[in-house]
Amino acid sequence: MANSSAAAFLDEIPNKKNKESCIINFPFSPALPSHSIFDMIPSPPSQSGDNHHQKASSFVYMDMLTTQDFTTSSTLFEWFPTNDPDLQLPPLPITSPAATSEVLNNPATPVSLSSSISSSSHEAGVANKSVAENEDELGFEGGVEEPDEKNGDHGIRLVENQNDQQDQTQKQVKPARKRKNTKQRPPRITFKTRTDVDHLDDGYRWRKYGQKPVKNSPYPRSYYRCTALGCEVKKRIERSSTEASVVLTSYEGNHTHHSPEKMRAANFGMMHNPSGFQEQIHQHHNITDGVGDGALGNQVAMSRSQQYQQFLDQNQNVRQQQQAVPSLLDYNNSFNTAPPVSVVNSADNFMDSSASFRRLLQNQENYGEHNLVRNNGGLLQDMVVPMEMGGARARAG
DNA sequence: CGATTTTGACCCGCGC
DNA sequence: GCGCGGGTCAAAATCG
Repeated sequence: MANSSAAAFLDEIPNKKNKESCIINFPFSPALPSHSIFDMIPSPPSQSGDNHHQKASSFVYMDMLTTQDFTTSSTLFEWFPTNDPDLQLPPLPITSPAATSEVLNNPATPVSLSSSISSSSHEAGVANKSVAENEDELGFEGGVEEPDEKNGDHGIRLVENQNDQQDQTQKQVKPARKRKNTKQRPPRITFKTRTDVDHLDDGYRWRKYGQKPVKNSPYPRSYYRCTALGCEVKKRIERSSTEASVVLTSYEGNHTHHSPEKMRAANFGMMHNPSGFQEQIHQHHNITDGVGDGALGNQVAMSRSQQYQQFLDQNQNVRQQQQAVPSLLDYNNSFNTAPPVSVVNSADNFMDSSASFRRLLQNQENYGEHNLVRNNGGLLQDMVVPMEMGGARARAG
């Protein structure tokens, strides 16, 4: 079953909607307490006339499988990359449907977990299958932004509907609903986590605003919105139908504020005391460090505080040369991705740090070769980032 | 009592 | 045009 699952997955992506995607290993290290996963979420594509050609939207799928230890405590804070500054950026995948399948199949594309994808570890097979299965449900059409807002539809179309269904009793009572322009969706990033906890703590506060049954799944999908004033980030959570322990968390948009968690940490002065921060994290969440798996090598062997410090240094560096250095945006563009405009959540913005991100990508490459699906102790060490790019919804209604 | 969750209804895009 | 499914709204219920 595992094999067939993996195969199915491979077939799914390229065939399903002919979308372009690629998988990049994305090792996250717990060493970066100052970042929520949002720091990695590309900003919504520019609303300006530019997106003509970017029909679509970038979509990044991140796969994070944690170990069982993670089941009792969940905070996405703990999943951040170990950086290896010595590594080089891997060659960019080519954006074509053909390339897509190739990437997926290509063992050279380092996927730990998803080396799976090609080599068929049982676990990964299952995981990837769930990915494939959820591809539609998760809205893998990605950003979905349709650049040309045809009729200037700004969400005030509801009135006409009142005529259509007046039969229904209560309905008339309700005032016309305000509807957003659904055509403009920010890119969505999905994390896959193995945990018993549905709603992972990512440092932000969320309010649930909806729940829907998922087709072919006993588990419902929940919709959350960031509670911060003016922040329109949304989050979607669902459990894999094939593997109950796998939770798919999708994020959409960028926070217009800092994570409360972050601020809290800052208040405690932990931002300047990374080791202290880590201690707290570990106390709080009882996370198994998971270090000690020889395969992980130096990166994991490096202490958290070292990693953190390293990251700070890198980031500082990067900011200074930011304009001169091709950023992730460029990287994304090479995938035909809608370029993020700005990353709001960028006090210590990870996305701003092109160098860091590159290393991160590189690390993933490295890890993949060692098949570091996860370490024995408990902490996720890798992450698959199939980037779904290019024409998401290339249809014209 | 305010904040959050629940839940049924509704809107909308898309495929047939 | 119709039906389906995803996403959202908003009143009611629940929680702290």
